Amino acid sequence: MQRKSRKDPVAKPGAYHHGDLVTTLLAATTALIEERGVEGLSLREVSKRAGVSPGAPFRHFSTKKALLTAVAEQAMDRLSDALTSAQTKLKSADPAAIYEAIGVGYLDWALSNPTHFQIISSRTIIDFDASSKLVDQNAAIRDRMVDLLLQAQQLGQLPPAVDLNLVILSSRAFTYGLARMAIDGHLSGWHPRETPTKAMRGALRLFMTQLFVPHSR
Amino acid sequence: MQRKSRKDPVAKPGAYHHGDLVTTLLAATTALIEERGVEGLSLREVSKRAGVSPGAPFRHFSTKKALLTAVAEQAMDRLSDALTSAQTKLKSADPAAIYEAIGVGYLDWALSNPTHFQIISSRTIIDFDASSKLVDQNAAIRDRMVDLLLQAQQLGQLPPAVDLNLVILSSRAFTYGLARMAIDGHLSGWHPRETPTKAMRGALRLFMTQLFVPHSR
DNA sequence: CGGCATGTGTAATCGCTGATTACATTTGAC
DNA sequence: GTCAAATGTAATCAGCGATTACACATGCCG
Repeated sequence: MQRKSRKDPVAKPGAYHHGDLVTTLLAATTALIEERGVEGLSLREVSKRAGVSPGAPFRHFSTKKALLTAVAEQAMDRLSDALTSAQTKLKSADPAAIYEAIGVGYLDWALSNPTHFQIISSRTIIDFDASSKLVDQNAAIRDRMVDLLLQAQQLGQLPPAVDLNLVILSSRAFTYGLARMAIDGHLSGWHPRETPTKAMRGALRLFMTQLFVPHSR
Repeated sequence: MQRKSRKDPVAKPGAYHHGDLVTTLLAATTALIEERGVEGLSLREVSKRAGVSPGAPFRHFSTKKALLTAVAEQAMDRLSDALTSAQTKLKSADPAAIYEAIGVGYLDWALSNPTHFQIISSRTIIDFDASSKLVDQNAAIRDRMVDLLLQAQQLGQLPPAVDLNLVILSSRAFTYGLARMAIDGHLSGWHPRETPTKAMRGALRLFMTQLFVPHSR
């Protein structure tokens, strides 16, 4: 019965009951999964941290998966920003260089935001296909990569006979694999005595030099 | 109270109470995760399928994670077998060819046994480091790859200045990335109109030709 | 100003889960 | 044949996601 004091609203004054529960919930969720991982996340803990009852989140997210999908959308935004930032920070119009810079940016972001990376990559803990934002933004990233490859091809930076679809898939598999290895904890076993970032950048560099015009011819 | 008929033991006769609960549990677990995925697996369902009470599994596996780790050990055995089989089936002593064959075998196995692959790759749903079998067998696979690369290097099949540790890491990241993309459902988005197996083999082939001696020099 | 539909949070509850405990039964070694 | 150890059962616990009925605040209508 007994409700908590109505006289001093804890959160933003002059707002709804709570203030802005949606924002608070997303923040609380992000914080909790960064503390204890996605597996151990419970809606009740999120509610407690947000200072509301366990049933409150369901007013805004019909299911736990929906909440996590919303978090994934935020994460995808940040990833997109990180990639464009990596591209613009590199002041160059060389497609191959940009291609690599984006790869490095992708890996850096994944390592800096492991749980977010894990969430947007998963198709079981979120409802990826139900979010047009996630789908579209993912496709947009791919389109950017294809565009860069086309430019590189026109500049003769790629072997002429190469299948662009295979190159795209290879690049994606490579970066995705590196990121997942790091996040899944496989890296130390497969590249001893080297910091993850250095190992990953080295591998990426090797991949790029192998992929793009082999010195001459 | 009332127990089930003792007069006709369902399982193997002339054995313990149940027969061999451990084996039965492992089989039931494998079957259930193949039907409904790892996320939705519950010990109670496993128990029900095995025909025992919900508490019974805890006599043999102190925790759910322990049970799944045991399943992972079985899976790792099968993966190792698949890799050696892929190697022996290819009647060739060419290190580069063997290297690729193992890669193909790895991808084939992952696609044929997605949930098993998922389990042995995870460090959250199983206790990988607690199982010396998993750790050792994983290291053994890596050692085999290193050995092949050393042979290839001696035969001049690799660029002489290349860092072998980076090559190993790259190869692993590449195959792991491909397998995970397929299993995580990313493949269709990154290589439209192509069956997963064909796309993955094509990408792997591209990777190998780029990695090993570029035609000449 | 007063009433009231709507939006928002609470409380209680459901069925399920992993895990623990006390107890019953079977087994095999002595 | 006896008995400690091994194995399975039953009952129970706390915690989970989700649903429902209810309490309250808000802002719009007149």
